[in-house]
Amino acid sequence: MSEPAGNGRRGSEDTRLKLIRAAEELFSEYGIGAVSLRQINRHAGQRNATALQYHFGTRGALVAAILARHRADVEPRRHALLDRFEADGGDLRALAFALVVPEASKLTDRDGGCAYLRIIAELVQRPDRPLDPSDPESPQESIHRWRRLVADWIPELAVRRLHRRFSAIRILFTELGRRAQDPERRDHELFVSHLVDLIAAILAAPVSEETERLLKGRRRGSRA
Amino acid sequence: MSEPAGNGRRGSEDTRLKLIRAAEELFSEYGIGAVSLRQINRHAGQRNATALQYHFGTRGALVAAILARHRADVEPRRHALLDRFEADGGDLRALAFALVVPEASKLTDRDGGCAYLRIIAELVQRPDRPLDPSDPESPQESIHRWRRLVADWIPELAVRRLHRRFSAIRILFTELGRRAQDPERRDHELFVSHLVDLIAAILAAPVSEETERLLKGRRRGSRA
DNA sequence: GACTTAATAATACGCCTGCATTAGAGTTTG
DNA sequence: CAAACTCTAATGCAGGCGTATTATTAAGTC
Repeated sequence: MSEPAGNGRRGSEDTRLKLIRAAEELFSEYGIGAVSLRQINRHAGQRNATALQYHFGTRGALVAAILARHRADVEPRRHALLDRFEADGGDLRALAFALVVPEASKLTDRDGGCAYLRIIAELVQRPDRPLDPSDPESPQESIHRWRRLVADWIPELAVRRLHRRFSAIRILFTELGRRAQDPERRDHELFVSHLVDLIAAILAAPVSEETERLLKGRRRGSRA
Repeated sequence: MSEPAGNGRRGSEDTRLKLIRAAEELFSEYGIGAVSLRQINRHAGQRNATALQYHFGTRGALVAAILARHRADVEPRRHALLDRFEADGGDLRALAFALVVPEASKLTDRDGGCAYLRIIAELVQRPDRPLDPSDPESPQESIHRWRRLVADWIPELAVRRLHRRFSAIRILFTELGRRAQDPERRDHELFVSHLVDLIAAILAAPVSEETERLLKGRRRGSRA
């Protein structure tokens, strides 16, 4: 955390981190596509205009670096919670807890945690265009493990036809992104606990008669 | 819908609409802040670079025009559903229905409906920066009427302390924005019906013991 | 038909953009 | 020491940006 940060070259890691932090701030505030690379350089205190290009190359790689940095915190936490779940047994709320809490802890992370959450919230809704950050979710990540585990706790049709787990994940990041946007976040524990309640309620949402009818009878398809 | 579109001056309304449609497409695809005004002009077939400025002035005003255009469709539908709800009586699902269906009908609207939904989804999460579209929600809109009505159907604490109605609205637009992004949208009725189920489940989500404890006892606030 | 106004077009300004190229500090390694 | 390497810096380029200014065209009004 002091000056040369260790690895040998002058301030390489240091500069890299400055760039990442600058990008976090600007991306989260203005949107990923609405910030120029030069802006990021400037905001990082880099007098040079090429530093970003040198260290990351493209905007997409920079986004990927931001995500990787924070996921290094989130992943082990979720894996630990899922380990505990598998060992001790638990209910649906315990699973919702394992989904929510590791990401929600980023709300209290002073080092770009909220920026990360807002960036993720944008990516959840726009995973397509100028990014291809190689992928927002690669295999063997904890969230896939969570998806597999939760499949046993909700109706098969809700998994296969209604994609409810994906809704839960999207909603999680949307709500966290919104919360991260709020400058004053009082009642943190209450917020998190309630978010767990919401996610659990979504996963366990009863299928209404009308939905069930539509699921079964494929014949009718008149209008909206 | 033919050429001069009515009002007198040459092709004013016509050009205005072309610009709006072009902006809808580009905003929804790349993000509101990531599209230049010149791009929009070009995409609208305007050889001139000033048309947009002439008709709208700022980017924010353009966004507001897009929203206004589509809300003209949505608002009466929701008001009608709420009228029916108040006249006939109804349950929580009927209220969720009134929230969801008018917006969801934009999914089948060929004239920019999906673009509108994706733009709204962005605004829901980034109502701040370069926009100030005078406001995403002004009084006496149907969504406020909905908020007032639904307050009687969910626990008072869920309204006052947990802001659950706002979560429901955010989640609605997030899920619709995601759906609007999908080029092939099969099972439209099923999707909408399930979304109504989800929103109803969110509104009716039980408050867990832990959340209740946090709601009551304010004394404890150790850590996340 | 002259006058006013609405709408489109054309062009020019200065600034910023991404990107390529080159040079120059400072370390590491042989 | 000197060569190799890593990183930062500086500058230039062609193009895009938002915006201001002005001209042109067409319709409405008296």
